[in-house]
Amino acid sequence: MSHTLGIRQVQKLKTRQALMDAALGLLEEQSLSSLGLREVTRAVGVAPTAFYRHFRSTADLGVALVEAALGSLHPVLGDLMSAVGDSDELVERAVDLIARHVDAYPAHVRFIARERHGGVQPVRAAIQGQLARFAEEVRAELAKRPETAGWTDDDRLMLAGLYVDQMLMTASLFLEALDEPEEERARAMRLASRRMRLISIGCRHWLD
Amino acid sequence: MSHTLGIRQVQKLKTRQALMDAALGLLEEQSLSSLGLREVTRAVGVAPTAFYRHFRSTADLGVALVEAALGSLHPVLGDLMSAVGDSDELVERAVDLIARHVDAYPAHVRFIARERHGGVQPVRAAIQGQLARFAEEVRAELAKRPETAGWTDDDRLMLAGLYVDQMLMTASLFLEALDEPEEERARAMRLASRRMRLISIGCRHWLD
DNA sequence: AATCACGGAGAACAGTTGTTAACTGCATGG
DNA sequence: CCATGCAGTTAACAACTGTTCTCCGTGATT
Repeated sequence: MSHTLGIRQVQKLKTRQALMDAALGLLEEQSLSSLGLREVTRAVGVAPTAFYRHFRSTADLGVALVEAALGSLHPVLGDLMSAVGDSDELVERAVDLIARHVDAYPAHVRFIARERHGGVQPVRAAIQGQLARFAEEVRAELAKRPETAGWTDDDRLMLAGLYVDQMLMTASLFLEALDEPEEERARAMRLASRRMRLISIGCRHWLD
Repeated sequence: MSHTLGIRQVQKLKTRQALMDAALGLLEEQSLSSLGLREVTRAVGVAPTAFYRHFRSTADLGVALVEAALGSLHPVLGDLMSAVGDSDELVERAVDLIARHVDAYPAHVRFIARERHGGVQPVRAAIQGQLARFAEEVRAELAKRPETAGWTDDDRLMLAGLYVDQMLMTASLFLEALDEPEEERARAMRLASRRMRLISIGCRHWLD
């Protein structure tokens, strides 16, 4: 089934990845709608026209970046929530996971936070789509847990969306604290934990 | 005290306002970091160099827009929260207020949501500053209410920040539903209400 | 009434942008 | 082994950008 890729396709994928990496780097201090195609190719060290071999436009590049940043995260989220434990432990695990992810892939996180409401419609749509998938998956996991027994599926989706948004806000919070001293980062983690714990408490008393 | 402004200052303020309005319009489909100074002056019908009489750069314009979009909102928020009523009624009032505000000033709301994590550092800082002020004010109002009696001031600030973020998410949600049929808009309002009500429930049981 | 201050216009600058076209070298499939 | 497809190059295009300098008209100041 898996046809070993020829030298040529490997090279193509390599420059494609180089373009995406360079773009991510440039997007740390600007938004996608101001990212020039030449800017990207210059950073890679390749001719401007080579860009068209991989992407139709910078918007197209952006959509690919969304997939790269969020696509591989679905199984991670599934593993997190299927691991048993009371909700307080789950909160701690989630916050820790987010902190680790922000440390490992800051540029990805920044890109998503920035372009979620950014000026490029197709990219916004791609992110919204991925986040909707996340919410759906969280809802499915929520249905297995005792905390939401007797809930409407619609209410579960509401809670799932709230959690997903909260995760993004948390990630963005950690992003701002990246270069700050360890003390500040610890404060951010405690703050995020308390926020999510308050939500989980609200969840415990929802059916009153 | 109030020195009546001369003809000249009035004209200056008028073109300054025209520049800001034009920029806000252009920013509906792009982000500030890609907004050109010439683009703005062209939309107003004024020479490019006139821009410098009012703003040092587009980033400077952005900071002014932040002030225009959020500055006048502080008393509104104060009125909202000082009006007595149980928390459920407060939630309904808040959601309704946000919906009305999004209808009246969609461009302002879009701008804030977009540039909060946008690519222009001074503008991000200005928004963060305003949001911090909002959080502080909400905390002060929270301290007067019975729901947070016995709370740490730090916990009150946590809740206040959560509410402020939730208001922004709600506004952004309504923004997406602006052109959709009335039915969809009603669903968005119910969703936002449930989210905030769940938080307020969590608040009621925080001290356990 | 004469001077000044200043918002705005105009022209020009070097540098940048996206996109097209025709070309080159080489891995690949028959 | 040879012909083809295709990633990447080079050159050129008109259009656009931010910024500087010089100038103009007129409301404001004394």
